[in-house]
Amino acid sequence: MRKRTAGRLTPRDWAEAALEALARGGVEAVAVEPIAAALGATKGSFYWHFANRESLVEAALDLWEQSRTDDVIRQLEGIPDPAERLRVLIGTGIELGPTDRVEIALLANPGYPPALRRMRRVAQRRIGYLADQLQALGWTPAEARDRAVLIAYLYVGNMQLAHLAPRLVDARAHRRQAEIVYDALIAAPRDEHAAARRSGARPTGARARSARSRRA
Amino acid sequence: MRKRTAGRLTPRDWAEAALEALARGGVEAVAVEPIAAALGATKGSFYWHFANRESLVEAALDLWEQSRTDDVIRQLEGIPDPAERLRVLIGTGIELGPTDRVEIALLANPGYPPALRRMRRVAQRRIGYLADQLQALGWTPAEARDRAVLIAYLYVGNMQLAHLAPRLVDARAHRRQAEIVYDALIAAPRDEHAAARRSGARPTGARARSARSRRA
DNA sequence: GCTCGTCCGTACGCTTCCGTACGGTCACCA
DNA sequence: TGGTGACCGTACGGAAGCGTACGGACGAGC
Repeated sequence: MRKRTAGRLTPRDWAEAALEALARGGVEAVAVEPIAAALGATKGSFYWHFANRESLVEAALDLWEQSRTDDVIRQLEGIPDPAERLRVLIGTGIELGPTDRVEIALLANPGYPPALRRMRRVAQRRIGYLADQLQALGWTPAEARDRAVLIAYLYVGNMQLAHLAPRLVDARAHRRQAEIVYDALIAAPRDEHAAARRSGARPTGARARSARSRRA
Repeated sequence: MRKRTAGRLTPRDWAEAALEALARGGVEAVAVEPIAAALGATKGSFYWHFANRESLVEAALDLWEQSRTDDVIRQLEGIPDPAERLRVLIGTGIELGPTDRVEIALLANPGYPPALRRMRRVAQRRIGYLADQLQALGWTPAEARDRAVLIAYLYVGNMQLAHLAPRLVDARAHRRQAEIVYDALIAAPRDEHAAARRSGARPTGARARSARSRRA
Protein backbone atom coordinates (compact mmCIF):
# COMPACT_ATOMS: atom_id res chain seq x y z
CA MET A 1 0.00 0.00 0.00
CA ARG A 2 2.99 2.28 -0.02
CA LYS A 3 2.77 5.28 -2.23
CA ARG A 4 5.43 6.32 -4.59
CA THR A 5 7.95 8.59 -2.88
CA ALA A 6 10.30 9.73 -5.60
CA GLY A 7 9.29 10.16 -9.19
CA ARG A 8 10.94 7.01 -10.47
CA LEU A 9 10.47 3.43 -9.40
CA THR A 10 13.17 0.81 -9.14
CA PRO A 11 12.85 -2.96 -9.52
CA ARG A 12 13.41 -3.13 -5.77
CA ASP A 13 10.33 -0.99 -5.19
CA TRP A 14 8.26 -3.38 -7.25
CA ALA A 15 9.72 -6.42 -5.51
CA GLU A 16 8.98 -5.01 -2.07
CA ALA A 17 5.44 -4.12 -3.03
CA ALA A 18 5.06 -7.63 -4.44
CA LEU A 19 6.33 -9.05 -1.14
CA GLU A 20 3.62 -7.16 0.69
CA ALA A 21 1.02 -8.55 -1.67
CA LEU A 22 2.52 -11.99 -1.16
CA ALA A 23 2.11 -11.63 2.58
CA ARG A 24 -1.46 -10.54 2.24
CA GLY A 25 -2.83 -13.00 -0.26
CA GLY A 26 -0.22 -15.46 -1.42
CA VAL A 27 1.26 -15.90 -4.84
CA GLU A 28 -2.02 -15.33 -6.59
CA ALA A 29 -2.23 -11.87 -5.06
CA VAL A 30 0.93 -10.82 -6.80
CA ALA A 31 -0.91 -9.25 -9.71
CA VAL A 32 0.67 -6.56 -11.78
CA GLU A 33 -2.19 -4.15 -12.04
CA PRO A 34 -3.20 -4.01 -8.36
CA ILE A 35 0.43 -3.61 -7.32
CA ALA A 36 0.87 -0.88 -9.86
CA ALA A 37 -2.15 0.85 -8.42
CA ALA A 38 -0.77 0.47 -4.89
CA LEU A 39 2.45 2.06 -6.07
CA GLY A 40 0.59 4.83 -7.82
CA ALA A 41 1.90 3.67 -11.17
CA THR A 42 0.68 1.67 -14.13
CA LYS A 43 1.68 -1.43 -15.99
CA GLY A 44 3.70 0.65 -18.39
CA SER A 45 6.23 1.18 -15.63
CA PHE A 46 6.21 -2.44 -14.57
CA TYR A 47 6.92 -3.94 -17.94
CA TRP A 48 9.86 -1.64 -18.31
CA HIS A 49 11.55 -3.16 -15.25
CA PHE A 50 10.34 -6.76 -15.50
CA ALA A 51 9.78 -9.16 -18.34
CA ASN A 52 6.56 -10.57 -16.92
CA ARG A 53 4.63 -11.32 -13.76
CA GLU A 54 6.67 -14.46 -13.14
CA SER A 55 9.91 -12.57 -12.71
CA LEU A 56 8.23 -10.22 -10.26
CA VAL A 57 7.09 -13.14 -8.12
CA GLU A 58 10.59 -14.55 -8.18
CA ALA A 59 12.09 -11.24 -7.14
CA ALA A 60 9.71 -11.09 -4.19
CA LEU A 61 10.55 -14.68 -3.25
CA ASP A 62 14.25 -13.88 -3.36
CA LEU A 63 13.71 -10.98 -1.00
CA TRP A 64 11.87 -13.26 1.39
CA GLU A 65 14.42 -16.05 1.20
CA GLN A 66 17.23 -13.72 2.08
CA SER A 67 15.35 -12.28 5.03
CA ARG A 68 14.75 -15.80 6.36
CA THR A 69 18.28 -17.12 6.08
CA ASP A 70 21.27 -14.85 5.75
CA ASP A 71 19.75 -11.97 7.65
CA VAL A 72 18.72 -14.15 10.61
CA ILE A 73 21.98 -16.03 10.78
CA ARG A 74 24.03 -12.86 10.53
CA GLN A 75 22.00 -11.44 13.38
CA LEU A 76 22.76 -14.44 15.58
CA GLU A 77 26.48 -14.39 14.87
CA GLY A 78 26.90 -11.80 17.57
CA ILE A 79 25.92 -14.30 20.25
CA PRO A 80 28.87 -16.47 21.26
CA ASP A 81 27.11 -19.20 23.28
CA PRO A 82 25.26 -21.75 21.10
CA ALA A 83 22.77 -22.42 23.88
CA GLU A 84 21.96 -18.76 24.03
CA ARG A 85 21.73 -18.63 20.25
CA LEU A 86 19.15 -21.39 20.34
CA ARG A 87 17.23 -19.66 23.07
CA VAL A 88 17.08 -16.46 21.07
CA LEU A 89 16.17 -18.38 17.95
CA ILE A 90 13.37 -20.24 19.67
CA GLY A 91 12.15 -17.13 21.36
CA THR A 92 12.28 -14.61 18.56
CA GLY A 93 11.64 -17.26 15.99
CA ILE A 94 8.32 -18.11 17.48
CA GLU A 95 7.78 -14.52 18.39
CA LEU A 96 8.42 -13.46 14.85
CA GLY A 97 6.61 -16.43 13.40
CA PRO A 98 3.06 -15.20 13.59
CA THR A 99 3.99 -12.05 11.79
CA ASP A 100 5.56 -13.89 8.93
CA ARG A 101 2.55 -14.19 6.76
CA VAL A 102 4.69 -14.67 3.71
CA GLU A 103 5.85 -18.05 4.86
CA ILE A 104 2.31 -19.03 5.68
CA ALA A 105 1.21 -17.96 2.27
CA LEU A 106 4.04 -19.81 0.60
CA LEU A 107 3.45 -23.05 2.43
CA ALA A 108 0.17 -23.03 0.65
CA ASN A 109 1.12 -23.34 -2.95
CA PRO A 110 2.04 -26.94 -3.49
CA GLY A 111 2.00 -26.54 -7.23
CA TYR A 112 4.34 -23.62 -7.61
CA PRO A 113 7.91 -24.84 -8.12
CA PRO A 114 9.72 -21.52 -7.69
CA ALA A 115 8.24 -21.12 -4.22
CA LEU A 116 8.88 -24.76 -3.42
CA ARG A 117 12.55 -24.47 -4.26
CA ARG A 118 13.05 -21.55 -1.96
CA MET A 119 11.04 -23.01 0.89
CA ARG A 120 13.13 -26.14 0.63
CA ARG A 121 16.35 -24.20 0.78
CA VAL A 122 15.15 -22.19 3.76
CA ALA A 123 14.06 -25.31 5.60
CA GLN A 124 17.35 -27.04 4.95
CA ARG A 125 19.39 -24.09 6.06
CA ARG A 126 17.31 -23.76 9.19
CA ILE A 127 17.66 -27.41 10.05
CA GLY A 128 21.34 -27.39 9.28
CA TYR A 129 21.92 -24.40 11.47
CA LEU A 130 19.85 -25.82 14.30
CA ALA A 131 21.73 -29.11 14.07
CA ASP A 132 25.05 -27.29 14.25
CA GLN A 133 23.99 -25.54 17.43
CA LEU A 134 22.78 -28.79 18.95
CA GLN A 135 26.03 -30.49 18.11
CA ALA A 136 27.86 -27.65 19.79
CA LEU A 137 25.80 -28.48 22.87
CA GLY A 138 27.02 -32.05 22.89
CA TRP A 139 24.51 -33.99 20.84
CA THR A 140 25.80 -36.46 18.33
CA PRO A 141 25.30 -35.51 14.67
CA ALA A 142 22.46 -38.00 14.23
CA GLU A 143 20.65 -36.92 17.39
CA ALA A 144 21.23 -33.29 16.59
CA ARG A 145 19.67 -33.70 13.19
CA ASP A 146 16.58 -35.51 14.45
CA ARG A 147 16.06 -32.86 17.08
CA ALA A 148 16.69 -30.07 14.61
CA VAL A 149 14.01 -31.50 12.36
CA LEU A 150 11.59 -31.65 15.27
CA ILE A 151 12.34 -28.06 16.19
CA ALA A 152 11.72 -27.05 12.61
CA TYR A 153 8.37 -28.83 12.79
CA LEU A 154 7.54 -26.94 15.95
CA TYR A 155 8.52 -23.67 14.34
CA VAL A 156 6.35 -24.15 11.31
CA GLY A 157 3.45 -25.60 13.26
CA ASN A 158 3.54 -22.82 15.78
CA MET A 159 3.56 -20.23 13.07
CA GLN A 160 0.59 -21.75 11.36
CA LEU A 161 -1.50 -22.29 14.46
CA ALA A 162 -0.59 -18.93 15.92
CA HIS A 163 -2.01 -17.41 12.84
CA LEU A 164 -5.12 -19.56 13.02
CA ALA A 165 -5.87 -19.25 16.69
CA PRO A 166 -3.89 -16.48 18.34
CA ARG A 167 -5.31 -17.45 21.71
CA LEU A 168 -3.23 -20.59 21.65
CA VAL A 169 -0.07 -18.57 21.68
CA ASP A 170 -0.39 -15.92 24.31
CA ALA A 171 2.88 -14.86 25.86
CA ARG A 172 2.62 -16.92 29.04
CA ALA A 173 1.65 -20.15 27.33
CA HIS A 174 4.34 -19.57 24.79
CA ARG A 175 6.98 -19.17 27.46
CA ARG A 176 5.87 -22.35 29.18
CA GLN A 177 5.87 -24.28 25.97
CA ALA A 178 9.26 -22.95 24.95
CA GLU A 179 10.61 -24.15 28.27
CA ILE A 180 9.18 -27.61 27.70
CA VAL A 181 10.75 -27.71 24.27
CA TYR A 182 14.06 -26.54 25.60
CA ASP A 183 14.17 -29.17 28.30
CA ALA A 184 12.83 -31.94 26.13
CA LEU A 185 14.70 -31.44 22.89
CA ILE A 186 17.61 -29.11 23.39
CA ALA A 187 19.06 -29.26 26.88
CA ALA A 188 22.54 -30.64 26.57
CA PRO A 189 22.72 -34.37 27.15
CA ARG A 190 25.68 -34.18 29.49
CA ASP A 191 25.30 -30.70 30.92
CA GLU A 192 23.45 -30.99 34.19
CA HIS A 193 24.72 -27.62 35.35
CA ALA A 194 22.59 -25.65 32.99
CA ALA A 195 19.56 -27.74 33.89
CA ALA A 196 20.20 -27.15 37.56
CA ARG A 197 20.53 -23.46 36.91
CA ARG A 198 17.20 -23.37 35.13
CA SER A 199 15.55 -25.50 37.76
CA GLY A 200 16.86 -23.21 40.43
CA ALA A 201 15.50 -20.16 38.74
CA ARG A 202 12.12 -21.78 38.19
CA PRO A 203 11.78 -24.54 40.78
CA THR A 204 8.23 -25.58 39.96
CA GLY A 205 8.83 -25.82 36.24
CA ALA A 206 8.41 -28.79 33.99
CA ARG A 207 12.07 -29.65 33.95
CA ALA A 208 12.41 -29.94 37.69
CA ARG A 209 9.21 -31.91 37.79
CA SER A 210 10.09 -34.37 35.09
CA ALA A 211 13.62 -34.75 36.40
CA ARG A 212 12.24 -35.58 39.80
CA SER A 213 9.80 -38.07 38.42
CA ARG A 214 12.50 -39.72 36.37
CA ARG A 215 14.72 -40.21 39.39
CA ALA A 216 11.87 -41.57 41.47
CA MET B 1 -10.87 -36.00 -12.56
CA ARG B 2 -13.63 -38.47 -11.95
CA LYS B 3 -16.07 -38.93 -14.74
CA ARG B 4 -19.76 -38.89 -14.32
CA THR B 5 -21.09 -42.34 -13.49
CA ALA B 6 -24.85 -42.01 -13.47
CA GLY B 7 -26.75 -39.59 -15.65
CA ARG B 8 -27.52 -37.11 -12.89
CA LEU B 9 -25.18 -35.33 -10.54
CA THR B 10 -25.81 -34.63 -6.86
CA PRO B 11 -24.50 -31.78 -4.74
CA ARG B 12 -22.32 -34.37 -3.05
CA ASP B 13 -20.68 -35.18 -6.37
CA TRP B 14 -19.84 -31.55 -6.88
CA ALA B 15 -18.55 -31.18 -3.33
CA GLU B 16 -16.26 -34.18 -3.67
CA ALA B 17 -14.92 -32.98 -6.98
CA ALA B 18 -14.36 -29.58 -5.39
CA LEU B 19 -12.47 -31.26 -2.55
CA GLU B 20 -10.15 -32.86 -5.06
CA ALA B 21 -9.54 -29.52 -6.69
CA LEU B 22 -8.94 -28.04 -3.24
CA ALA B 23 -6.31 -30.66 -2.57
CA ARG B 24 -4.59 -29.99 -5.84
CA GLY B 25 -4.48 -26.24 -5.97
CA GLY B 26 -6.08 -24.67 -2.94
CA VAL B 27 -9.18 -22.57 -2.73
CA GLU B 28 -8.42 -20.70 -5.89
CA ALA B 29 -8.47 -23.96 -7.83
CA VAL B 30 -12.09 -24.51 -6.90
CA ALA B 31 -13.39 -23.00 -10.11
CA VAL B 32 -16.77 -23.91 -11.45
CA GLU B 33 -15.92 -24.40 -15.08
CA PRO B 34 -12.86 -26.64 -14.68
CA ILE B 35 -14.67 -28.79 -12.13
CA ALA B 36 -17.64 -29.05 -14.42
CA ALA B 37 -15.30 -30.19 -17.17
CA ALA B 38 -13.74 -32.76 -14.85
CA LEU B 39 -17.21 -34.08 -14.07
CA GLY B 40 -18.13 -34.13 -17.71
CA ALA B 41 -20.81 -31.52 -17.12
CA THR B 42 -21.26 -27.80 -17.58
CA LYS B 43 -22.06 -24.79 -15.47
CA GLY B 44 -25.72 -25.21 -16.21
CA SER B 45 -25.74 -28.24 -13.95
CA PHE B 46 -23.71 -26.56 -11.26
CA TYR B 47 -25.89 -23.50 -10.87
CA TRP B 48 -28.87 -25.73 -10.49
CA HIS B 49 -27.41 -27.33 -7.35
CA PHE B 50 -25.49 -24.40 -5.90
CA ALA B 51 -26.16 -20.71 -5.59
CA ASN B 52 -22.60 -19.70 -6.42
CA ARG B 53 -18.98 -20.71 -6.25
CA GLU B 54 -18.76 -19.69 -2.60
CA SER B 55 -21.26 -22.29 -1.48
CA LEU B 56 -19.38 -24.96 -3.38
CA VAL B 57 -16.18 -24.09 -1.57
CA GLU B 58 -17.99 -24.25 1.73
CA ALA B 59 -19.44 -27.63 0.93
CA ALA B 60 -15.97 -28.95 0.14
CA LEU B 61 -14.62 -27.46 3.36
CA ASP B 62 -17.38 -29.13 5.35
CA LEU B 63 -16.47 -32.46 3.82
CA TRP B 64 -12.87 -31.94 4.81
CA GLU B 65 -13.65 -30.80 8.34
CA GLN B 66 -15.69 -33.87 9.02
CA SER B 67 -12.99 -36.19 7.72
CA ARG B 68 -10.46 -34.51 10.02
CA THR B 69 -12.45 -34.62 13.23
CA ASP B 70 -15.40 -36.92 13.69
CA ASP B 71 -14.11 -39.59 11.37
CA VAL B 72 -10.68 -39.76 12.98
CA ILE B 73 -11.96 -39.72 16.54
CA ARG B 74 -14.56 -42.34 15.80
CA GLN B 75 -11.83 -44.50 14.35
CA LEU B 76 -9.76 -44.22 17.52
CA GLU B 77 -12.63 -45.04 19.83
CA GLY B 78 -11.95 -48.71 19.26
CA ILE B 79 -8.62 -48.47 21.05
CA PRO B 80 -9.05 -48.68 24.81
CA ASP B 81 -5.62 -47.61 26.04
CA PRO B 82 -5.02 -43.84 25.77
CA ALA B 83 -1.30 -44.38 25.38
CA GLU B 84 -1.94 -46.64 22.46
CA ARG B 85 -4.42 -44.14 21.05
CA LEU B 86 -1.75 -41.49 21.11
CA ARG B 87 0.76 -43.81 19.52
CA VAL B 88 -1.62 -44.56 16.71
CA LEU B 89 -2.50 -40.91 16.35
CA ILE B 90 1.13 -39.85 16.20
CA GLY B 91 2.00 -42.68 13.86
CA THR B 92 -0.85 -42.56 11.40
CA GLY B 93 -1.28 -38.84 11.88
CA ILE B 94 2.19 -38.16 10.65
CA GLU B 95 1.89 -40.98 8.19
CA LEU B 96 -1.31 -39.59 6.84
CA GLY B 97 -0.15 -36.02 7.12
CA PRO B 98 1.86 -35.78 3.93
CA THR B 99 -1.07 -37.03 1.94
CA ASP B 100 -3.40 -34.44 3.32
CA ARG B 101 -2.81 -31.80 0.76
CA VAL B 102 -6.11 -30.17 1.56
CA GLU B 103 -4.89 -29.04 4.93
CA ILE B 104 -1.69 -27.76 3.40
CA ALA B 105 -3.68 -25.88 0.85
CA LEU B 106 -6.00 -24.45 3.48
CA LEU B 107 -3.24 -23.30 5.75
CA ALA B 108 -2.31 -21.08 2.90
CA ASN B 109 -5.25 -18.79 2.65
CA PRO B 110 -4.96 -16.40 5.52
CA GLY B 111 -7.55 -14.11 4.09
CA TYR B 112 -10.37 -16.54 3.63
CA PRO B 113 -12.64 -16.57 6.68
CA PRO B 114 -14.68 -19.69 5.88
CA ALA B 115 -11.52 -21.77 5.69
CA LEU B 116 -10.12 -20.08 8.78
CA ARG B 117 -13.16 -20.94 10.85
CA ARG B 118 -12.95 -24.59 9.99
CA MET B 119 -9.22 -24.84 10.49
CA ARG B 120 -9.64 -23.27 13.88
CA ARG B 121 -12.29 -25.74 14.87
CA VAL B 122 -10.20 -28.66 13.67
CA ALA B 123 -7.15 -27.43 15.55
CA GLN B 124 -9.11 -26.94 18.75
CA ARG B 125 -10.71 -30.33 18.58
CA ARG B 126 -7.34 -31.92 17.91
CA ILE B 127 -5.70 -30.18 20.82
CA GLY B 128 -8.60 -30.93 23.10
CA TYR B 129 -8.53 -34.57 22.20
CA LEU B 130 -4.76 -34.80 22.61
CA ALA B 131 -4.99 -33.08 25.98
CA ASP B 132 -7.63 -35.56 27.12
CA GLN B 133 -5.40 -38.46 26.26
CA LEU B 134 -2.45 -36.88 28.03
CA GLN B 135 -4.52 -36.28 31.14
CA ALA B 136 -5.53 -39.91 31.05
CA LEU B 137 -1.82 -40.68 31.14
CA GLY B 138 -1.34 -38.73 34.34
CA TRP B 139 -0.46 -35.22 33.24
CA THR B 140 -2.16 -32.34 34.94
CA PRO B 141 -4.68 -30.40 32.83
CA ALA B 142 -2.29 -27.47 32.37
CA GLU B 143 0.64 -29.65 31.44
CA ALA B 144 -1.52 -31.76 29.19
CA ARG B 145 -2.68 -28.73 27.32
CA ASP B 146 0.77 -27.29 26.77
CA ARG B 147 2.00 -30.62 25.52
CA ALA B 148 -1.05 -31.08 23.33
CA VAL B 149 -0.38 -27.72 21.74
CA LEU B 150 3.22 -28.71 21.09
CA ILE B 151 2.13 -31.98 19.54
CA ALA B 152 -0.26 -30.09 17.31
CA TYR B 153 2.64 -27.87 16.26
CA LEU B 154 4.66 -30.94 15.44
CA TYR B 155 1.81 -32.39 13.46
CA VAL B 156 1.30 -29.34 11.32
CA GLY B 157 5.01 -28.67 10.91
CA ASN B 158 5.72 -32.23 9.94
CA MET B 159 2.97 -32.19 7.40
CA GLN B 160 4.23 -29.01 5.84
CA LEU B 161 7.87 -29.98 5.74
CA ALA B 162 7.15 -33.50 4.61
CA HIS B 163 5.43 -32.00 1.66
CA LEU B 164 8.27 -29.61 1.00
CA ALA B 165 11.18 -31.97 1.42
CA PRO B 166 10.09 -35.59 1.49
CA ARG B 167 13.65 -36.69 2.21
CA LEU B 168 13.35 -35.24 5.70
CA VAL B 169 10.64 -37.71 6.54
CA ASP B 170 11.73 -41.11 5.40
CA ALA B 171 10.33 -43.96 7.43
CA ARG B 172 13.39 -44.58 9.60
CA ALA B 173 13.94 -40.96 10.52
CA HIS B 174 10.27 -40.60 11.19
CA ARG B 175 10.27 -43.54 13.59
CA ARG B 176 13.27 -42.15 15.45
CA GLN B 177 11.70 -38.72 15.71
CA ALA B 178 8.38 -40.12 16.84
CA GLU B 179 10.20 -41.97 19.60
CA ILE B 180 11.91 -38.79 20.71
CA VAL B 181 8.58 -37.01 20.78
CA TYR B 182 6.95 -39.77 22.70
CA ASP B 183 9.65 -39.83 25.35
CA ALA B 184 9.97 -36.08 25.56
CA LEU B 185 6.37 -34.92 25.51
CA ILE B 186 4.04 -37.81 26.11
CA ALA B 187 5.54 -40.51 28.32
CA ALA B 188 3.59 -40.55 31.54
CA PRO B 189 5.16 -38.41 34.24
CA ARG B 190 4.94 -41.08 36.91
CA ASP B 191 4.99 -44.22 34.84
CA GLU B 192 8.54 -45.48 34.79
CA HIS B 193 7.43 -48.96 33.80
CA ALA B 194 6.53 -47.96 30.28
CA ALA B 195 9.77 -46.08 29.93
CA ALA B 196 11.73 -49.07 31.13
CA ARG B 197 9.88 -51.27 28.71
CA ARG B 198 10.75 -49.02 25.83
CA SER B 199 14.33 -48.68 26.98
CA GLY B 200 14.63 -52.42 27.21
CA ALA B 201 13.28 -52.93 23.74
CA ARG B 202 15.55 -50.28 22.31
CA PRO B 203 18.54 -50.01 24.63
CA THR B 204 20.54 -47.48 22.61
CA GLY B 205 17.65 -45.13 22.06
CA ALA B 206 17.39 -41.54 23.04
CA ARG B 207 15.30 -42.17 26.11
CA ALA B 208 17.72 -44.60 27.68
CA ARG B 209 20.54 -42.29 26.79
CA SER B 210 19.07 -39.14 28.22
CA ALA B 211 17.76 -40.95 31.26
CA ARG B 212 21.26 -42.24 31.94
CA SER B 213 22.80 -38.82 31.51
CA ARG B 214 20.22 -37.28 33.80
CA ARG B 215 20.99 -39.71 36.55
CA ALA B 216 24.72 -39.21 36.21
C1' DG C 1 -49.70 -39.54 -24.26
C1' DC C 2 -49.64 -35.07 -21.88
C1' DT C 3 -47.92 -32.23 -18.42
C1' DC C 4 -44.89 -30.65 -15.13
C1' DG C 5 -40.86 -30.27 -12.47
C1' DT C 6 -36.03 -31.62 -12.41
C1' DC C 7 -31.81 -31.43 -14.42
C1' DC C 8 -28.54 -29.89 -17.78
C1' DG C 9 -26.44 -27.52 -22.13
C1' DT C 10 -25.62 -23.29 -24.78
C1' DA C 11 -24.91 -18.68 -25.26
C1' DC C 12 -24.05 -14.30 -23.52
C1' DG C 13 -22.32 -10.21 -20.71
C1' DC C 14 -19.23 -8.73 -17.16
C1' DT C 15 -14.94 -8.39 -14.63
C1' DT C 16 -10.06 -9.04 -13.80
C1' DC C 17 -5.81 -9.76 -15.24
C1' DC C 18 -1.79 -10.58 -18.62
C1' DG C 19 1.03 -8.85 -22.11
C1' DT C 20 1.98 -5.57 -26.16
C1' DA C 21 2.21 -1.28 -28.87
C1' DC C 22 3.17 3.14 -28.97
C1' DG C 23 3.52 7.78 -27.78
C1' DG C 24 4.69 11.24 -24.26
C1' DT C 25 7.84 13.28 -20.54
C1' DC C 26 11.86 14.52 -18.33
C1' DA C 27 16.70 14.64 -16.92
C1' DC C 28 21.07 14.93 -18.61
C1' DC C 29 24.67 15.78 -21.74
C1' DA C 30 27.05 17.51 -25.70
C1' DT D 1 19.51 24.08 -26.87
C1' DG D 2 18.68 20.14 -29.34
C1' DG D 3 18.96 15.18 -28.91
C1' DT D 4 18.92 10.79 -26.58
C1' DG D 5 17.55 7.27 -23.67
C1' DA D 6 15.33 5.92 -19.40
C1' DC D 7 10.94 5.84 -17.62
C1' DC D 8 5.96 5.88 -17.61
C1' DG D 9 0.88 6.38 -19.25
C1' DT D 10 -2.82 5.02 -22.41
C1' DA D 11 -5.01 1.96 -25.22
C1' DC D 12 -5.82 -2.41 -26.98
C1' DG D 13 -6.39 -7.60 -27.62
C1' DG D 14 -6.94 -11.89 -25.48
C1' DA D 15 -7.78 -15.41 -21.89
C1' DA D 16 -10.16 -17.20 -17.85
C1' DG D 17 -13.75 -17.31 -14.81
C1' DC D 18 -18.37 -15.82 -12.59
C1' DG D 19 -23.12 -15.53 -12.97
C1' DT D 20 -27.60 -15.26 -15.83
C1' DA D 21 -31.03 -16.30 -19.43
C1' DC D 22 -33.21 -19.54 -21.71
C1' DG D 23 -34.35 -23.63 -24.06
C1' DG D 24 -34.21 -28.66 -24.47
C1' DA D 25 -34.29 -33.52 -22.60
C1' DC D 26 -36.27 -36.76 -19.63
C1' DG D 27 -38.76 -39.33 -16.27
C1' DA D 28 -42.98 -39.51 -12.95
C1' DG D 29 -47.57 -39.19 -12.37
C1' DC D 30 -52.21 -38.58 -14.09
